[in-house]
Amino acid sequence: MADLFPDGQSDDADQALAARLAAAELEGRPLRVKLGIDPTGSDIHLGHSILFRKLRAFQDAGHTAILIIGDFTARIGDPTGKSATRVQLTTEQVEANATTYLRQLGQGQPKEQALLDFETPGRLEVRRNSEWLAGLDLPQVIGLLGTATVGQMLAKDDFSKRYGSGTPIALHEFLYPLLQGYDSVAVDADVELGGTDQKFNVAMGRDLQRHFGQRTQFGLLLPILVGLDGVQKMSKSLGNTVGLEEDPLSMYSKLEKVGDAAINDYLILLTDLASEALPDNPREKQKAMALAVTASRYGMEVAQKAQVDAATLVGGEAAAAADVPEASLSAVNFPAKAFYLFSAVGMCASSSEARRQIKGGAARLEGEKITDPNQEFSSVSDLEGKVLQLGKKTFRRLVP
RNA sequence: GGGUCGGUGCCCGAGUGGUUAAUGGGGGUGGACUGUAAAUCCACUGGCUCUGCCUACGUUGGUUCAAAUCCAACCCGGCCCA
Repeated sequence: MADLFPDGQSDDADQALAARLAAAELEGRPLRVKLGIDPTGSDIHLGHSILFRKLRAFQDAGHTAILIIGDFTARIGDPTGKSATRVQLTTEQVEANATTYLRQLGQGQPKEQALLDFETPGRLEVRRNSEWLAGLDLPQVIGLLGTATVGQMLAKDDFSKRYGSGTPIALHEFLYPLLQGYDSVAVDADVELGGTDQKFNVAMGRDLQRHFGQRTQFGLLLPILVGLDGVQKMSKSLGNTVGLEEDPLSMYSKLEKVGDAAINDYLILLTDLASEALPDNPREKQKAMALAVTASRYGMEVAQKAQVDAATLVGGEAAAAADVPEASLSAVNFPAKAFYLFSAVGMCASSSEARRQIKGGAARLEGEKITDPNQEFSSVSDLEGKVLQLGKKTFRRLVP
């Protein structure tokens, strides 16, 4: 049971859950563990995976995971942590995102490889909350709204900040916590998993369950993973994520440079390694962490290869070592000046940017620095098969 | 609906008639350096096959030799009042 908890959970939380487990055992049934995800993006990243790892632990302990696809609530958007009203998504976008999520969670894969156990009967229910939310009529909605006050809503940090700073809050956003809470009623949840930032919403679930005469769920709040910047929460919109679907090399290289201060969090939240077992040298520790996390997704063998590749890449031998992506010259009109070439081949966003890069000394052809943006190439045969380089990381082999 | 303040480049945010894509910060990219694609320092950061030419300060018109800056209408938002 202890393994259901990350470090840092207090004892009484432990006991409350223990009591819940005992009660369920007495009734001879598994716990219903709710985890809601809003299919608002298309990629699951490591920050999410903490929750899924925990949910999986419950599954493996014999309980039932209730994965709620917030197909209805996604159309409102969770105001949590948002400084602005979220754009509402269409049904089609939401459905497409949901499909991608399920695939990334391992639908259709054997449970040994998947993040969640989709195989064992009784261990997983996938529900869409439109199932019960889309059918609510106005009297029911008014009933829900009646269970909370404006004061309570404004006490929520995100709302109060926005209100205080004069950022608009649309009325329907107040509905979000209520609807998410109602999900708990609809699926009769014993436990709800969420990040610590979900405290308000999870608590709302408890209030509503009480309102509807159910026993209240236990909220298991897990720490939020800091992003690659080591400061803010890992979140797609901040661009500090590591995606679950990223290739091993990119995953490893990103993790390898996580700030020293965040390494222990990553180890505790994403791996089963004990931090004492690791080298003291921070650089070595980073590498060990990156290796372990990559391995937990792709297996040790692949992770080790990524580690080696990453080292080679940084060594600057990329052009020779790894496979250089190709770039077609078909869109280039000859004669072509150097700056135009970089933009036409797609290595620079614009020809003006290409000029700047060349002036900044970033451009090379076959390892030789290009200094004049106006240097001219008269035909395809001048460039065919050669490697064009921008900075240390971007290489393209030119093909006709 | 009334009053009032505001809408500036990827983001935040200066600028309130007159060189110049428009101060500063963040982010991003590049360079140097290094235990790392870290930290630090430096440079660049609208577009265009570019010694010049275009397009930009909510939208559309107007005043002016000249507007992000003045005027009008409209759209969007904050606050106060109803």
